Amino acid sequence: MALRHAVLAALLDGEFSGYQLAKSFDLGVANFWHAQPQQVYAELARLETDGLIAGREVIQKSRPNKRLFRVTEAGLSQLDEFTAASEKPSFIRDDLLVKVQAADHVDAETLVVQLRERAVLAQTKIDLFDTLLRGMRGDRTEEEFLRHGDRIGPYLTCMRGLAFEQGNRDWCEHTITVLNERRQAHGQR
Amino acid sequence: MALRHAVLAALLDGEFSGYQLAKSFDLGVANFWHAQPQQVYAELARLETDGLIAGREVIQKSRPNKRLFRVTEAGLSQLDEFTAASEKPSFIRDDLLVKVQAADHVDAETLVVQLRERAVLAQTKIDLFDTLLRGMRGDRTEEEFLRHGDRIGPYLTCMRGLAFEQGNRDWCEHTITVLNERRQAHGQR
DNA sequence: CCGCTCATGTAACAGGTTACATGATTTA
DNA sequence: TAAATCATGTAACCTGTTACATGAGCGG
Repeated sequence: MALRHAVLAALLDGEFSGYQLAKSFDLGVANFWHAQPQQVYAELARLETDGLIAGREVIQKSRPNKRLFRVTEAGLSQLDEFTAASEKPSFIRDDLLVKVQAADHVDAETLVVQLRERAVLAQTKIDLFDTLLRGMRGDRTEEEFLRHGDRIGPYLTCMRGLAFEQGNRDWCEHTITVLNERRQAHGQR
Repeated sequence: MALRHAVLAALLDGEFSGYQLAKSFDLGVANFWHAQPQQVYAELARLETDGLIAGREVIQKSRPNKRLFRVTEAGLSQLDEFTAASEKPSFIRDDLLVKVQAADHVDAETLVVQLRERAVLAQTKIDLFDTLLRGMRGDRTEEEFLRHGDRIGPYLTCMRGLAFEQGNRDWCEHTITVLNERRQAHGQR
């Protein structure tokens, strides 16, 4: 049940509409958690009912009206409780890994295509995270920012996201090299 | 619906019982996918009904009887199809990241405890993966093995698992350092 | 004799995904 | 004028988790 806490954590940075949150959770800009828009809307409704967030309507003329949410006191203490609770470690679940696991029994060319796609995707995310990090620290050095900045949570999670995607990209490229060398070595088959 | 393909991929290495598979998927020894024992048993039943795997009973005297499964021809072609199908990229979903995202609003000490626990867990996995990799390549060097070994799929996924856990450990330790330095700097708060 | 491992499941529930629905405005 | 973006949801379905059930042998 961590989606609700992920939403609370995302709302720590200010007021956001369901739409804004949904978008960042869907595209992975909220790089610490992923969720479908429908999930986010549903969770917001539940959070408001439970009094953990409060929404206020904003009337817009050239856009549909929207509701902006902020975390309440009760919401903050929920986050505290959640932080204290011990967690089961999160596991990897990745289609691409399943495919590579079967590498010796499936078509290598197809696999290489998929690996290349993923490598490109990873690079896109790397660039995005780089930009986000630079934006957060401004003109300070990373060390300076982490020592004295006043909102380092998102920076730290973004760093993990960056390292993760770099790992993805490097592994994909290495795997591609290995598969290609083997194809050259002992024929297509 | 990748659990079924993960099970198929795991069965490429030989015959296994439901119990053996369930254990490795649960503990993450099958480091490319995670699943509960109950899920594995259910999936095996479905796979057998669909003719993608075949089971044979093995009578044991001092142990309950068991059923060993192997992949059928139909199963192999299913794996091929799956490999060719494009996938949606897998996203991170990690409680610990949610907690760090909220780092500036929750108790730092509690967070550090959780980070330390995770770092230890990551190190345990690193050691496990190291052993597994060494076991797979035997006395060959890694390069030699990847070039000429006859079952490199599990080796490659294990490499990704290793890098992932190293990333986890390093990030946890770095985050701990950052949080501790800040606590020293401007008092407990 | 108590708890662990081997061995396989069922059932209820919580969480996540996909499809559908609506409707205005800005951009190409 | 067609597509993308803003904005918010409902409903059906599939997947994953937790709890429960059973039973025999092995090690301390």
